Amino acid sequence: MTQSIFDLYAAEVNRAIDALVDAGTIPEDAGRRAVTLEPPRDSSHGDLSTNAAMVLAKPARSNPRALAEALKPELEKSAHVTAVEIAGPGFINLRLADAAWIAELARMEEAGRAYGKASFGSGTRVNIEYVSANPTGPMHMGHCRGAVVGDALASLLAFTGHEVTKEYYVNDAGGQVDTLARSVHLRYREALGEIIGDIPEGLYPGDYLKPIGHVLAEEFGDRFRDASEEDWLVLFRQRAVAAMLELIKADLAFLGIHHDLFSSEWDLHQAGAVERAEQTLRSKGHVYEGMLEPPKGELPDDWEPVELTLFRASQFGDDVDRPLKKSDGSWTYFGADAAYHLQKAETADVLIDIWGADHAGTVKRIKAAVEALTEGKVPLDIVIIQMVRLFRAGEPVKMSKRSGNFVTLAEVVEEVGKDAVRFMMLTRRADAPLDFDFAKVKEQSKDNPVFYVQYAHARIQSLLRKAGEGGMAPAEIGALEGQLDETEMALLKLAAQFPRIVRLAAEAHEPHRVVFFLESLAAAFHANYNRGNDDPALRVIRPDAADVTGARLALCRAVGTVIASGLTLMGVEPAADM
RNA sequence: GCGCCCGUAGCUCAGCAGGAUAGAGCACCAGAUUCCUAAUCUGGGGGCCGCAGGUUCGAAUCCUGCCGGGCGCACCA
Repeated sequence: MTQSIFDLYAAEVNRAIDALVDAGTIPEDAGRRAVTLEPPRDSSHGDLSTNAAMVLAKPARSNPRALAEALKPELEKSAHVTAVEIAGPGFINLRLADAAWIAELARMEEAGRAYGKASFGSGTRVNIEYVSANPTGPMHMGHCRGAVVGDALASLLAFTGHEVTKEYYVNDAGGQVDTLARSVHLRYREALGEIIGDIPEGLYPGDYLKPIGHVLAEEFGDRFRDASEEDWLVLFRQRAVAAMLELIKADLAFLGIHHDLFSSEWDLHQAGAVERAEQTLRSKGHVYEGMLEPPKGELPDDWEPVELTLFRASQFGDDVDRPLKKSDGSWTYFGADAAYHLQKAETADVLIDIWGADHAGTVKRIKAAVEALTEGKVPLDIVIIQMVRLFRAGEPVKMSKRSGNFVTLAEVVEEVGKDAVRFMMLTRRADAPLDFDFAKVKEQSKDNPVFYVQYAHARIQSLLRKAGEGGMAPAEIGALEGQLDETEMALLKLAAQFPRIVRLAAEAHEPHRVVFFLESLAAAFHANYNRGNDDPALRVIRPDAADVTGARLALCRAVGTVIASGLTLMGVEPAADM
């Protein structure tokens, strides 16, 4: 686990603060959590910037600029610090000698793909649940984005040392899987030779149920053809769910996604886990039998007051209390889901759910349940995924679930490729809607971010190959100093931010930050490369100047490694050539 | 009616657990191009960060209210 340059100088800032604490200038108990060390937005302000003086001025009963003056001599003692400047309201800006950045380049080379890997998550068990599509058919594009975001986030968390469990919740206990079983029974009769005609309203019409119908017909003959539903429903449901799960797993594998654990809602009920969860809540006084107020606004026509078993969700931040049981005594989806979260919380320190925006309305209740069940000990973060709108050359793709005319995930992956799909899904914040245009994603141009980043990586590989053919190679670290100009140093400094970005993205549960970073790194690389078009002396490979070429190759190789590493974290394979 | 999310350049969006003159791409305008992969490049204009208050040394960022858009609203999953 290498310390990045930001970690090293954050430690230096801390050391400087310690010195002032020893001198009595700053009280010992002054909180340092708000102290940051970042690259300033404007690079003319220096290499690193800290707000320490501004944050600590109040506890030190001083003013920011005076405190900055006191910190300055301490910071000047740090290695490779060439200037300490106090600016604006009290920022302390550090300038570092190139040697400090060359040392960071050495760490990049040494770490390779492991550059940016961190250990701050070690000892923390994270359970991340994503996809969890109902097992009633193949995956469609509506599921895709959450699958990719969840998977990329899981990788980020693992990369930063967390102990990650990737989980899929199989909703195999509700009405939808009964509908699935009935739909399959129809296909079973069809396989036995019956003419079934149009699929009745309310059943699943898709052809994907035909194979399972055939399998059942072969196995059971006409045994269940005219039997009453209770004879076959459970059996058919089990078989159908298992078959659908295989379909879904194959789709996910197509996207490069593999869960560690598939948890069944049905099993949860069978094991009595829901009763146990209810008992737990009841023992803490959070359950009562009561009536809910009618919903405000338009009243559903079938509304009538009934007594239900309710969880006091409103005491944990929800708007109203929520039923654990229906009026017929069976569990609600929420009741089972609460039990499911308790089950997850028993083997995890942090829970993450990735949900579609259509479930945003149920966030509060499940957070309330987790807080009540774990007594606030296990935090739950729910990442909401907004809609993906599909376009073909600017025209929206019409989808209608009823007719079964939805765009499947497999179709899209087949058309544009796994890597492009994954990358595109991460080019926006999760909670902002995303437009996905097939034409754009396949376009081989700078307008296409997937292409742009991949091209940077491929171009670097090409440079290294080409140089190798000419007998040139990246220079040793010791030979680098003084060989890189300001633009190249800026590229190095940008690449050096990767560990920070990884950390921020992992902590905020926002994998898209890595993608934005990769785009800017690719842009900086391309711009640097393009300078060679105007001035041949600035080309990476200069047959007449081995020292400069070696240094530039070393820089390019490091940038390439960072891009490859970032892409890999996102589940995208870096292209060696294009 | 209530809740959640969103409102940043003409368009699509970033903005790092409040920080220094608010950024990128597209589009637009003006130039460049026998090139290490030109499946282009360089430069430029363009913004009361929805509105109004509040907290703070400091707010696009936090709080409140309003306006506008999306989604969801008894025991469905």
